[in-house]
Amino acid sequence: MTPQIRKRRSRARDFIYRLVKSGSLDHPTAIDVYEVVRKDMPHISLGTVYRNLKELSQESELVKIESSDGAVHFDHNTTPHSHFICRACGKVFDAKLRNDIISRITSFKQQGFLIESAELSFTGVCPRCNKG
Amino acid sequence: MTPQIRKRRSRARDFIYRLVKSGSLDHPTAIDVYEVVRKDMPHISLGTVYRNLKELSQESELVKIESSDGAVHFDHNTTPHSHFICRACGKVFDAKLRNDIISRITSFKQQGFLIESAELSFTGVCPRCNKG
DNA sequence: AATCATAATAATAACTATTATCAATAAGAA
DNA sequence: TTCTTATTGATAATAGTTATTATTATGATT
Repeated sequence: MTPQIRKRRSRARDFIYRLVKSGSLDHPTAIDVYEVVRKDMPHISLGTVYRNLKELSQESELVKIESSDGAVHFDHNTTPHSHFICRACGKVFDAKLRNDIISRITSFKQQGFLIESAELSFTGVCPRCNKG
Repeated sequence: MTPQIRKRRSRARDFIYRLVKSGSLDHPTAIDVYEVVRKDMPHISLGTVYRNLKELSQESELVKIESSDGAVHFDHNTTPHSHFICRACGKVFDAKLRNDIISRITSFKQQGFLIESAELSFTGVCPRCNKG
């Protein structure tokens, strides 16, 4: 018979998935997720959070955001969009991705590049931090 | 009298600056730079390389590239352009930045965001790796 | 040229984010 | 319920980077 290849849905994995997918955490890092998850699952290991976030982004359920603050952030929104990262408060803002970027991607493809992800990030100071 | 605020140009700093600015290293990491510099300055410390690369990018002499391979890369080309990062070989490719992106930046500015840098990166597999 | 103040360095420790290890646990098929 | 093995918790290890500090060297001043 066919071997079992389906991924098991463990309690921890399910919790992490639903938590991040809910969008309540606003571009969280692994630590951010860990801090929230452990309120309901005090026994959970940080490694488990890292592993599941990694796997979920590899399965395209989440998007990895490389920010310049040294930590990886995750985005529940997997539709194409860009980010603005404030270097003062570290907050990640969303911005819509317009069609002109899509045409750029087409150009890359024609040159033989296999594009798997695209990330457009702006860094600077957000309006709130710019006031203070 | 006025205190001395001018940055001293040390031998190491000068060497690192000129090496990276020459463009011969193709988006090097701190380790890449270290390996080359130590051929001429065997006594140089890795920390010195990190510190100078960091300072040079803070002074906008170099551009920091956050790649998904875990290491920070540096670009001697400070003019606006985007990158394609191969997840198979890690190589960073350059691509021109077109005017449509510039208009996006203008839009951000009108909302009160102070943009200091922009990074557009594509990740996937480059033509050479895609063949093998 | 000698002196001086201090920026920059070398060597290394410390730190942070992340991944690997592995025995124990638990998901879910049989 | 039993069984197989994916997943976990706990922890060690790793990688990249930053901090520490005594020492060195830059370059201004004498």
